[in-house]
Amino acid sequence: MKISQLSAASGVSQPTIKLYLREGLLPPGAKTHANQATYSEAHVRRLGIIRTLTQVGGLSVASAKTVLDAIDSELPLNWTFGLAQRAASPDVDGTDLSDADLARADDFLAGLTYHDGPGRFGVAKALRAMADAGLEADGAWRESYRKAAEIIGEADIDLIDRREGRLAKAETVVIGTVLGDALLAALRRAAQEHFSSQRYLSRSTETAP
Amino acid sequence: MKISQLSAASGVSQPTIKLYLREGLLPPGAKTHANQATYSEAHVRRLGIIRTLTQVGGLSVASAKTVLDAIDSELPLNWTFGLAQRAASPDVDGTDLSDADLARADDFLAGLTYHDGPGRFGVAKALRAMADAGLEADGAWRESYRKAAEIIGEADIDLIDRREGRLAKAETVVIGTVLGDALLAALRRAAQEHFSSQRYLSRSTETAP
DNA sequence: CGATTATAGATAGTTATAGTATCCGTTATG
DNA sequence: CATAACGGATACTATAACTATCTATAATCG
Repeated sequence: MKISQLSAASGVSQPTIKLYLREGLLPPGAKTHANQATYSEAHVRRLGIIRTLTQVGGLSVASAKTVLDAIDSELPLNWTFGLAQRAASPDVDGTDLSDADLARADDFLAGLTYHDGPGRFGVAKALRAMADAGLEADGAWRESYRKAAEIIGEADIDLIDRREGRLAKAETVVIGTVLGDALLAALRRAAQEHFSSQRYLSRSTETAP
Repeated sequence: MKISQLSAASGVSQPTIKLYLREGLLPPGAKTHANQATYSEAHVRRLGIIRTLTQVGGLSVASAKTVLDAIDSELPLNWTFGLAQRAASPDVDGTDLSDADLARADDFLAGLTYHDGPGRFGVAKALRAMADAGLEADGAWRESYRKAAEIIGEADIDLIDRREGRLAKAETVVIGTVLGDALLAALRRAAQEHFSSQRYLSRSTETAP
């Protein structure tokens, strides 16, 4: 398969494929001459994953490279998990978080074990932003969110558990982390629409201007 | 309050404030002369919301303007809801979705009422991306996700219900939509970490390279 | 066989976004 | 009254993700 066929098969433009080759997201084709190479089905599949991560998951090309490298590597699964979480999260450092911010997050997370990382810091940042915006969420709302997160987190781990082999598990971790966020956000919108229309007896998302 | 004080009070640089004024995200100050104006606490608060939407919610300046306009307008609440959902979601059009894609989403959403929009289309896109990536999620996982989404969606509507007045409700819709996504993603990470470490008896997010 | 087309790889250009810097004439302030 | 700050316009910078062009070589087809 030459690059033109790879482009046709994947739906990714030729210059963009060259970009991914340059950046190391896509492994080079098998060289047949100094300036000829052939690509395989694996390249088509890889391009699909790259597009999924960047288009659906919203990852930057650099972030996508990080998690793809993690899949390919022989890193332990928990490292892959951490890398995927970090790549799929915005700035993850906790340097601008006060003790009060962290305490609020830890209170929310009570009952869960956690460590420093995207989870704890992300919760702290989101809660601080809510407080700053004057949206003090009440206990019932918080309890619902924590309950939902527990259901999902356990389901995610179960799904990974059921995969056979490190590569399949690693791919599930990466794809699941990135796409799970997108799916969850979309499901949330649908559920909001459902309960909103159920309660107000009017369509919640009429065509907006 | 002059612009220098507004900058100090909000932590947003003076040129950036001018940018937001130019783009119409921030209303102009009260003019005292042709080239003098004073700003109020409302401007500080507004800047906080702008930064929340752009920094935490990842919205573009243009998208942030859209939802801020929706808060200010007298649009019905369900329109505001739709606008916030659209602004916080990537491309929401369903033009590239096949009937099979939509059928898969509708199957997932069984039991919920929904319409065309970010929810249905987003679910369809995420599920298609998962299928493309070879991640076929089993029924247990799907059931968990739907259950979690129902819990959250209902909690969101409850929270909005408890607010008094259209403005407060509208602000809750917008902030809640944008920050809820971020909070939920972070909670998911924390929960994954919890169940992962519980199950494997090892830390799930050791410091990654 | 030879003309045309395609290829790999390098380099340069494009577009969009978000923010920054510099002017300007005017106004506040010490 | 002198200096600093102001509002507003314009121009600049940085980054990211592509896209286009170029060159020499290789494949392809009549």
